[in-house]
Amino acid sequence: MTMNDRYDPKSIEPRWQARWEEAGAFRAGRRPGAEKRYVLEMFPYPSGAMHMGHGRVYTIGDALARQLRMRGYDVLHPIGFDALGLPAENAAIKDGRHPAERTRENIVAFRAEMKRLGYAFDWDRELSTCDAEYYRWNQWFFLRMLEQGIVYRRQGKANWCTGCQTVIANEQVVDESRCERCESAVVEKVIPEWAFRITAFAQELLDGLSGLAEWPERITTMQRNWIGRSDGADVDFAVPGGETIRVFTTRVDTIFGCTYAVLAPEHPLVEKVTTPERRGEVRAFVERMRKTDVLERTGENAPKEGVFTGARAVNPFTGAEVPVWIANFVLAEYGTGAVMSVPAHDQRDLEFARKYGLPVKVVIQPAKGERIPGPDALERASTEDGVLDASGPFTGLPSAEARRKMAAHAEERGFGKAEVRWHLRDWGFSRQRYWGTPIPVVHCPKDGTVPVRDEDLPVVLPEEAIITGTGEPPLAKVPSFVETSCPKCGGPARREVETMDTFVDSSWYYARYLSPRDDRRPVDPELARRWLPVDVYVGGPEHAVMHLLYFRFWHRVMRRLGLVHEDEPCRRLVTQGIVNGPDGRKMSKRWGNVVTPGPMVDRYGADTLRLFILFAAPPEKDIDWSDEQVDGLFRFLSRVWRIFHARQDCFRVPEAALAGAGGEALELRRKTHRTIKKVTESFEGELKFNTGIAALMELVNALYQLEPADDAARAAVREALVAVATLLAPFAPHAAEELWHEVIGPAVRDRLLAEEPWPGHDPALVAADTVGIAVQVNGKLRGEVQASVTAGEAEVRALAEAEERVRAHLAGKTVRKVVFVPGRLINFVVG
RNA sequence: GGGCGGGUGGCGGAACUGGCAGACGCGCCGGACUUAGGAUCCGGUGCCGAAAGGCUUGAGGGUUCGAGUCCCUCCCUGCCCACCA
Repeated sequence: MTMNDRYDPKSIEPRWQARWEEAGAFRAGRRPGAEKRYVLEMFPYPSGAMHMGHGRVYTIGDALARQLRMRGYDVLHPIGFDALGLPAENAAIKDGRHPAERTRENIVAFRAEMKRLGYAFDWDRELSTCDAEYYRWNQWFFLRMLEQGIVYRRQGKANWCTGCQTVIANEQVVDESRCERCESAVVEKVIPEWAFRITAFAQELLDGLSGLAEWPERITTMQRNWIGRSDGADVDFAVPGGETIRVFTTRVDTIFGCTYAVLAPEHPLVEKVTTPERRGEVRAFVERMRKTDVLERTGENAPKEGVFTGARAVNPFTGAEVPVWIANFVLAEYGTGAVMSVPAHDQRDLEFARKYGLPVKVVIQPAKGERIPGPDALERASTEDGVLDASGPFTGLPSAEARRKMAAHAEERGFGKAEVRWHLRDWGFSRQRYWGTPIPVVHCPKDGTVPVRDEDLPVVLPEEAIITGTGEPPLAKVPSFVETSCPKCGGPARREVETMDTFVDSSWYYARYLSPRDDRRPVDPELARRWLPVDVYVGGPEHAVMHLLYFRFWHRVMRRLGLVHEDEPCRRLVTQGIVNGPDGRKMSKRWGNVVTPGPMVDRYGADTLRLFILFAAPPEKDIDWSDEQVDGLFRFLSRVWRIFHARQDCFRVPEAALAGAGGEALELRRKTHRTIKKVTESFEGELKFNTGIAALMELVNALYQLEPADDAARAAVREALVAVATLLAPFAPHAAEELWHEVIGPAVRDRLLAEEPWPGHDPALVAADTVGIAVQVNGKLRGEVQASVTAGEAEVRALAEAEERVRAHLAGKTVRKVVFVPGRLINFVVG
């Protein structure tokens, strides 16, 4: 027996962790008749030790998973490791150790930490993406997607990270052309690469967002913007020499106001249209643009500049000739790389026109109100929709209608049509690095690029690779890997030496957890039917447009392959805030404000740490680490501990005694049932574990205020204590389990609190019969009266008027009006 | 520039569809118990004021019997996107 009255987490936590494991308490699939719930946290990248951010994600997810299990669901709550990727390889280059070795060590450390924190994971399903039994299925997917045309090889302008010495995805380029991972400069480089045709799914991915009602709106908005559908029209402007400049515009309704056209400096027609006398200047400009950093050149703060090509293009709507310029602000990659400029109705065009003295022509007037001033008086472009003016046959039409009619007109005449453009680009996933999934193709001198046969998977990463971080890809330097035979002709061939982007690994791991050891297929459709989609997915909002878009894409691919059935991989997304240092700044070695879970568990125990994380703020908010607050949570658990032991005798009174509870004992019962309701609600809707825990604290405070004098009171105390232990179980599972068994007694000794049913509240006890009703005079609080919840206005008014303080404020005044809100307040309006 | 959040005591944060602002915790003050307390228990704690009372949710206006909550104007701040035609 551990009946000492000091709360000592060190002695109890490992014991319960062992008990849960022995019992297999958190294995999914043990309640086949029950409804399922799949709770998933983003798996960690085991690059170093576990940090507080990990502690937060898994604590939030764990509370959810544990509570759902207690509510009777068959819960799947798996964990694994996102183990392949550049950081591990970079670290390996630095200290000369093999990434596999290093990663394995980190995984061991991570696993130990997670177990010490008592997370209710189904460890039987643990997976690591660096195992060939996992990444072989990346290769399998690659082959299927190649067959379907979703994977293709392209000669592309790629983002080349000068630090990682590899191509990275668009999404991995962050501010000022920096690599999202290593923060080195990113430059453009033209190389052949493999890409996923994610753009073919753009519409589906966009449409799917509207069904994601339980995702934070800001995440769906970010995805919507990233996918970036824009509806417009392509229009061909003829230039001398039989060429046409095709422009893309979302405002074809303004085309009668087009006074010039602009090409991107890289546009293929630049050389052709430039007149001989302008050639020198144009070439110099193009050359200068090429040398300027992309972001520097196209950033919004960059001043607009350009040069005239000497050419004139014909606006097919008006037949008028407009000058053709090239300018830094037109992007070659977007639309057609050429724009028509309407300075009166586009701010950029206006700025450019003013700078170079180009004409401005107003062609849209507001549907109502004042007309737009003449072109010379225009200070800002008028970008609103309106009614067309000076637009030939389209004059008088509202913008929206004009756009439709004008696009149709263009199509009829064969010089354009309605068109949709996307911001989303295909996902280039080739990486010239070692620590990733080998791309399963061989290059045969005779047959070209040939896919590896399914039965030859996996193409295993060779252990003996030499990783230097420079020169050609590491795999190219391993002859035993490179030299192979062609699956088609049998002749000598070379293996592809590129590996896949790590985001491939994390795009479908949630489905692999269903059958992590299945060696016949990546995902079992039967199990997918049972367990998918993920019900709650917890992770950081920084994945809004990378992982969270990729995995939606991959899910759709898997559905095409018949592996899964639902449209979307996950129903509900919870994005958690950052854990900052005690000084409110982001935890960083630089500030010396890093706090890691390990030492905190040593000092306070896992339960205190978990409670702190959940109590500090709602999950989505950032929190600051606070040693004092942590002390407070430890103190709370100690108080719980002491009151359980101080009230042990309450566990011996007969159950029936509860019925006799009155007075203080009845008040306690009410409090208990209200607490059950409140804590239960903290798991629903917006997660508000902080207020749930606050409610538990209130109940514990109430227990300290009551010295039970009879069996009825003791029974009420017991009821409250049982509730405290049960409600605490998702948050502080070890302490809860210990109190449940050791104090509550032998009746429950061979059961686990983790598997007990979640308590329900008695509505009759939750509803109060008398309440305090606020009394206001002219909206100011002047007193409070006790009355039955059902008391009517007359009764409450009489009580209120009897209050001295209220009387003082009513004295000598006429009551003009009385506002009565039953059960809440009464307000005398006097004058 | 655009989108989405935020601004509430000394601090973290509560407050359902407009209805007693400041739950709970931290910190602080006091008391009890103690050889001792940085343990524990009890009490207090938005601000001004001796009190009565007044004031108070970033600033200013409005609607309302009543506004942290709704409307308008503005300020500050976090995140994301950013010359996307």
